[in-house]
Amino acid sequence: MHLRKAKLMFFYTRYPNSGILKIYFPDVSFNKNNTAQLVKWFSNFREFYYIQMEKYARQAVADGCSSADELTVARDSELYRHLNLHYNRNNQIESPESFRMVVEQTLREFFRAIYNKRDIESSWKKAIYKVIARMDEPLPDFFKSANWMEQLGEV
DNA sequence: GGCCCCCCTG
DNA sequence: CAGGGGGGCC
Repeated sequence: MHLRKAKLMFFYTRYPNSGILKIYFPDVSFNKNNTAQLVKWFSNFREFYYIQMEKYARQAVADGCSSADELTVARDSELYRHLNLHYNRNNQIESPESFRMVVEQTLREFFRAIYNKRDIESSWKKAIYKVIARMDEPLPDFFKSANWMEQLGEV
């Protein structure tokens, strides 16, 4: 289907349900299979996202950072560029400032958990997931355009 | 049952 | 990323 488009949507929503996904893929005739596949994609997107976030948070702790407030994520930082490369290869769109903030918040959440030794608990990431899930935003209307991707001139 | 999430693999 | 398993919630 539209993998590249789905990845760009991740900039705005990390936890889209099948209902809204169907709205933003008007040119797709959904069935059980491709619906599950699309939902699965976002699950995979999240896993990649959280793995990177945890890695950088642990690095910050190892580097001696003692406060989440000290952690910032700039658009030209290694972490942000890494994420952008994954979700927005070739810079098809300009990532929204809101995503940068979500990344920064996520990094801080992971940092606090690790710094406070909460990561020894069984499902310590669950709480973080809930926080991030609340930061989803409505998707821009241009995603509804069936030929929008083609207009970007990308394969 | 259906839908969704996470976890772990390959 | 896809597959498969486990568990939660209608």
